[in-house]
Amino acid sequence: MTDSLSAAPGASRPGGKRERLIAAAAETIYAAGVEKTTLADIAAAAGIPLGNVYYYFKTKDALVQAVVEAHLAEARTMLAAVDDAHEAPRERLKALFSALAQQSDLIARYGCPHGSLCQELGKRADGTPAAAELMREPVEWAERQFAAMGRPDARDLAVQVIARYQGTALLTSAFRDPGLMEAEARRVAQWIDALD
Amino acid sequence: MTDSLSAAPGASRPGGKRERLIAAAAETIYAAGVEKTTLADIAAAAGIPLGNVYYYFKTKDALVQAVVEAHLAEARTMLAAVDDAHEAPRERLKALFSALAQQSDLIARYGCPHGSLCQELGKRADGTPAAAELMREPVEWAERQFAAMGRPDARDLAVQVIARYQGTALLTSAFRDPGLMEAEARRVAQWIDALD
DNA sequence: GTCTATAGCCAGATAGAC
DNA sequence: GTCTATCTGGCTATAGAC
Repeated sequence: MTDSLSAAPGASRPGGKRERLIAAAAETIYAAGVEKTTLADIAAAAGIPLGNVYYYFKTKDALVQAVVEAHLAEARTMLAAVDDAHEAPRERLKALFSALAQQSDLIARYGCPHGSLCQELGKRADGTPAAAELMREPVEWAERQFAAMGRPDARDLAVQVIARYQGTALLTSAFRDPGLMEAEARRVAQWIDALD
Repeated sequence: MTDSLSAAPGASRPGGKRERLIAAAAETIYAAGVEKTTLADIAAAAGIPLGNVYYYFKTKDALVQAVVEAHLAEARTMLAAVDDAHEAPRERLKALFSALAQQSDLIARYGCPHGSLCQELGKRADGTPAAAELMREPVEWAERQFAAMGRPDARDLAVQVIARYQGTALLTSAFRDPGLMEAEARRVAQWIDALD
């Protein structure tokens, strides 16, 4: 039995072992991919014995799911921060791309973490709907910005801008060249300013 | 010993077992990913006993490498066919995108096979240089077309056009919506016509 | 809640008969 | 060249002491 201050396995206290496991899993999976990452790798990165992982997650898939949800939560936080920092949708869109481009060195090594997860989990038979959310939510956020700019084709523009980022991330990673992402961020900023 | 008409393991005769293995591996890996695909899966898909695979490929990695090279060879054939079919670089670029968009249903299910391979193999420590070629060669081909159009920024435009395709392929797959790729092909055609 | 030990399975790879 | 049988190691997952 656990007292009322202890976290149940499903709960998430910052700094708790569950949180540490998810963070270690996110990093390891980002660097090596879902299938190549073993629970032993994750446990070692988190400084937790292998057997203890199963107290927090019944299966590897459950941990992967938690990683996807952690990425989603982080993405929402970032989009909300951009919303708070800027009023004008144009500035918001540029701020998002600027923030993403600041990760260009990491992207050059491992690609976009959300794109990697979508690619790998998208091949599963079940579809793993949570991974698709990693794309859907940014697209819908961008759609709201373009709509606020009065664009009737807001949805198409939103898909285009996220696709540009994802495609550039893939080439940035394939060529190990962070400059590609930085150049694209500048072009997207110009493109957004030129709209209308 | 083998007589002079039999293929050595390294050679590639169309319809030979080595070719069948590579084709089966390419399909299975496209659908399930490199790490999740087992040699038993590939052998079964090719109708070849598992143990016999090792006569043609010393390791799984060697077979994966052969799959990447088969994709590269196919890509070169396709680009050469586009070169033959059209003289004008503008028409060539549109023809390439049109051909890619015709795969939209497959892409909606499994993404772009080249993009998938780059993403997965790009995480390896060695870099797996052959996978990056799957991006480099189309970019260089597109660069030649833009240069032939007299564009001084041919390289940037080439990176952009391939990135647009790859990013759209990712979203097409995440949303399981072939329409995204078809819409993008139309936009790229307009964009190319509007250049200069 | 935590950790050690290990079960059970399945993958890549090999041996060797044919 | 082909194929069956099998080795070996590593992975997910569990059992059970503490």
